[in-house]
Amino acid sequence: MSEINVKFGDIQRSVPAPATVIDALKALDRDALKGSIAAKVNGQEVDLNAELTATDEVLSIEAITADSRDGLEVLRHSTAHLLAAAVLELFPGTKLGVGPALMEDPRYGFYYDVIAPRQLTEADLPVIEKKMREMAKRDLRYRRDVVDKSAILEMFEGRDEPLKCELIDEKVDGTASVYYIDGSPFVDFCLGPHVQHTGKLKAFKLLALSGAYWKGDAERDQMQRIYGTAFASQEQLDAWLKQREEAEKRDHRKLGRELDLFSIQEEYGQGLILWHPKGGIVRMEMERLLREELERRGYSFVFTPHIAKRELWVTSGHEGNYADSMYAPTSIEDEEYRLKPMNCPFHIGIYKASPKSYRDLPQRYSEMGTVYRAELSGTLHGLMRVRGFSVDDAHLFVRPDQVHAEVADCLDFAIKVFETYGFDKVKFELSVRGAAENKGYLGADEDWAAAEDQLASALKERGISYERIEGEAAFYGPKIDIKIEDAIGRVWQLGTIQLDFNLPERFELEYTGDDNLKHRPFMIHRALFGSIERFFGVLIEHYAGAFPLWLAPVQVTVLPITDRINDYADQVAAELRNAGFRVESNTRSDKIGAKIRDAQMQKIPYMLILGDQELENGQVAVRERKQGDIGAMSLAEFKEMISKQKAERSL
RNA sequence: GCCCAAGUAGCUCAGGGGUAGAGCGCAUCCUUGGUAAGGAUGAGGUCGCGGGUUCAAAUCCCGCCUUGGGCUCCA
Repeated sequence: MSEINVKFGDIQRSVPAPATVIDALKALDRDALKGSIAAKVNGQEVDLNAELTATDEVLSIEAITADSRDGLEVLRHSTAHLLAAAVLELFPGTKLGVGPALMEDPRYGFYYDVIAPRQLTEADLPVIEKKMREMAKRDLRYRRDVVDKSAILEMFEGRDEPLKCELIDEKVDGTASVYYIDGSPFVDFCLGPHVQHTGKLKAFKLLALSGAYWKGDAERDQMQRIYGTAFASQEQLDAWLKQREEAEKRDHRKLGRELDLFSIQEEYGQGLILWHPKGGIVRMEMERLLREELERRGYSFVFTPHIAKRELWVTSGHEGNYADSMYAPTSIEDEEYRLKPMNCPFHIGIYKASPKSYRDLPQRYSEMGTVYRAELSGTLHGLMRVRGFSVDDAHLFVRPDQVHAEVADCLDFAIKVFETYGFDKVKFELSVRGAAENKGYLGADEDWAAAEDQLASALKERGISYERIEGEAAFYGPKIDIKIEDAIGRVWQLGTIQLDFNLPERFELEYTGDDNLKHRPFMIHRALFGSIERFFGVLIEHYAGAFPLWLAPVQVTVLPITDRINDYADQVAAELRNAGFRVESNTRSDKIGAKIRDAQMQKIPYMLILGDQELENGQVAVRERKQGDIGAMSLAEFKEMISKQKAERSL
């Protein structure tokens, strides 16, 4: 066949064989090549210089442009290869792992895992980046080849790349696609596509160096991971860097110090939070909101100790499955005790304290339960990952026919709370048992199926979009997880709603049914904030420290212009305090500009500026932290305005 | 826990083999000024901890601790 039929949108042409994608695109549309870095042929991504194979059918060709998502992925993936090539040039003998583009992670655009002949340090990054730029300028070609499995294995064995060989052995069946960057020592086992040559890569930057385990397995070799990002243009890269800088200003650790909310001090221990008075106020308000909802929804309040006998943790299974995360036992009069990592066994104790009838269910026990977990030091992170924290925990003991309604109410509860805080990017995940391996999962298949069904239908009824995740369920039952992003896009788990078939079994929980027989209740573990520390961290970043009035540690600050006004200022402050507001008055001998600046930096919602005029008219001049001066009004009017905001918890 | 980096005043940071610096904050005094920084003076530091090298270490070397970015793990 000497002709190949191709189409591009509505246009259809024939090009003489042999032809590459470029030839076809040129023939089809003179502009199509502009901005393209790769293409799709019948939906399959290929390089621009890929040969077209002539068939009877018409090949549908689409251009992948640098500014599309697919294009960006090609760009980033190609840049990862350029990175590896530069490392190989600078450090001959470097072994390569994998180097994908990252499209979902807002922090980075790509990485490459390497084992260099010596440990790389951050000081090497600028050197490697410089080499990449040099190589980019030389327009080195990305060249694809297809070879037999034996040939590719031989090639990588020859290069002494055992990890690559392992990967190839697992993934290749028959033939494999390899990529070269001509004029560099780089070869990789890769499907592509890539840009035509390194000159297409213009806007990239290396960002970080870290350790990473081969295949994510802590037992395997530790490699060094070099992170970077790439964009279609320098402007986009600059904008991204600027935005990242802005996001870093919202870091809860930085704001926590500046706003005097909390601290973590070396002398007290890693991952242990000291809540300062201003953080304490926010926490009280968070708990107040919760308590109101808990009461409304028929929960009861319980309180339980921080330690329990070791045998209890054997019964609960924590000694078997969770001991690594628990603090070591401590002995009292020959009896061993352990600090609690979870609250569940205690709530079970309360349930078991007296026999239950089906009429008593559901029982809903809630508690701000403080737990301690011996997390690895490298995982600790401000308020987000700590070793001692309080969970807004609740355990619901329910009959099988009540599961659905209770889960639904938990979801409503969660939605209500998240709406109040103004979170819009909440993610729900339904974690279910993996289809493939049944290992470790407790309970009968029909229980799992029914439970998943209950969770899924509750989500659907609420119109909540969620992601179903296989194999992420707890070993004792499926769950719904609630997740949210921090300022720089890291995702943190907050709430969780989990069904549990296991603990009721282990603790032999029962209730008497209407048939006068013993039945086993289901247990629902649920937390909405997850950890109040983590939730606080997320809140700080969400508001960038500017808490809405109802949460703000200081709601109003009174700023007299001269010392003459100090008495009036104290009087105004006292009146607001009596009305239940958190007020400060700044009677220092600073100029009004300095007092305002201070208040702005403390992100106090309202400033009352008082001078001779206000004293004379019995008014207050109101400045709102975002709008600025909103004019003078009577104190009564101001009080009414903020009372309304407080009552409505407005944002 | 593992890889890389960093720890100097309350905070942000400069300096660097020969007895410690700035700005902000804090204290006192002067100033009483209408919507994001008025002025002066002063108090604050075993330069993370321990060891080594050296006549001399905050500075160089080693170990540890803590923090930061990741990996694994997880609320």
